[in-house]
Amino acid sequence: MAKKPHPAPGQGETVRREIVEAANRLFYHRGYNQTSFTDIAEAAGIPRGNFYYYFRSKDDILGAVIDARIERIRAMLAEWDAAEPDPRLRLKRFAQMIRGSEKDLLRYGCPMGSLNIELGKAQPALKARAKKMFDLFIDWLARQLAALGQADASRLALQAMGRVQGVAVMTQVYGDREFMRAQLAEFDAWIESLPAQGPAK
Amino acid sequence: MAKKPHPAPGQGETVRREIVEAANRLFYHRGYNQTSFTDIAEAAGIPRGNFYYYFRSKDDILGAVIDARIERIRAMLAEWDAAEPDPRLRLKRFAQMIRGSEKDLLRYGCPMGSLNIELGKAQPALKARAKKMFDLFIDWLARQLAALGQADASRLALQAMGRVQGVAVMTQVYGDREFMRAQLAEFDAWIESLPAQGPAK
DNA sequence: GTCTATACCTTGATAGAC
DNA sequence: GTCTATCAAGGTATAGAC
Repeated sequence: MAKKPHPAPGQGETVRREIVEAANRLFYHRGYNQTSFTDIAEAAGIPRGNFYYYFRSKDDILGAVIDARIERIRAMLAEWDAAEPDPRLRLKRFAQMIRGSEKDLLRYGCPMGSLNIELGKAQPALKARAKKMFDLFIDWLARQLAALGQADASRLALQAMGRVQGVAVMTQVYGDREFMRAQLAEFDAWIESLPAQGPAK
Repeated sequence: MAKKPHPAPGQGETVRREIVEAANRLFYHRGYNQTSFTDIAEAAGIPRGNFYYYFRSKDDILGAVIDARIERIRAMLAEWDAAEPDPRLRLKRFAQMIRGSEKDLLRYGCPMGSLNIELGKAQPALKARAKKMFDLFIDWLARQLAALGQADASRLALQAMGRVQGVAVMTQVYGDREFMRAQLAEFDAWIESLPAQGPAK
């Protein structure tokens, strides 16, 4: 349920959400440090000074944005888990989700990767919060790989995420959608190549 | 030899180089947009206003930084080519160079990747210049792979660079040097796995 | 050629009227 | 609860004294 914001939940709750939503988009499209309060205010349709009723600082907004992203990721992973019992097919959904973001990836890169890279350079406190988005995926990937009987599932999960991140970087740098598609096809092939031997069951 | 700066080459040339060197470090360590003129002036040991004698704008400094990096990359690749005729061993030097940057990669990520990602979001003109650093490596990688008889050398070069970029991202996000070393070992293994069949010779 | 002083704008943040 | 007016600080860039 996340930490409670200082405005009492009730009236301003929808305004707060709109601010977070606008900030979320802008942080992704321009980067955190390159997004100003003015930008967010315009996008959210509220006056500039009105911010500090909902958030006490810019970092605070980023925190809310990260929390919102985390909630969304959590919900998505839970949905995959609920809808699909086969870990291999779950992994394929992961690849499919990336395909669905093709357009954004070409323009803005990976929202998790680019944010972590930006914050990792000189804002370690914020970067630590942003890392949690990765943790969710890594843990989930490791669970699926473990369910497929992979021994070093955690390391393999890191490796798989690294592969995806590499594709995201090259995709943004070269704007090459064909490359991206080919790489994701190889990723699918890798998933299929994993031996099917669940441990318990 | 790059474009001539407006100060006549001669006296201020070493000052100019010092500015570029300081900016180069700072752009890498903090990011381009997060680096101010004040930062650069302090690092270079010159007064703030003195900049505009050497550069007409901040973008102009970035241009000079990119040019300097390109020159350095070019020299490095030429050195590898001169010192080592075997394309396979050249590729190993590439991997070795990355190992040598371990400490910086953990803290700041890849200097080319992070800069391209930052500029790619909303500064397309600058990003286009930064991309040229990648072009050098991609072309060089493609040449080595072609020399090894690889059919789709260009695509394979992109893939190899993507792999490295993915490792760089995950390395910075998780600060895991063991992961990085293991991934580079796999990269070495991949190089060795390439069949040895030069076309001409 | 080198440096000081400063203009002008935008930033994140606050105070207080409504 | 909502918004206007404004702040101090820091940003890039310029003018002009030495």
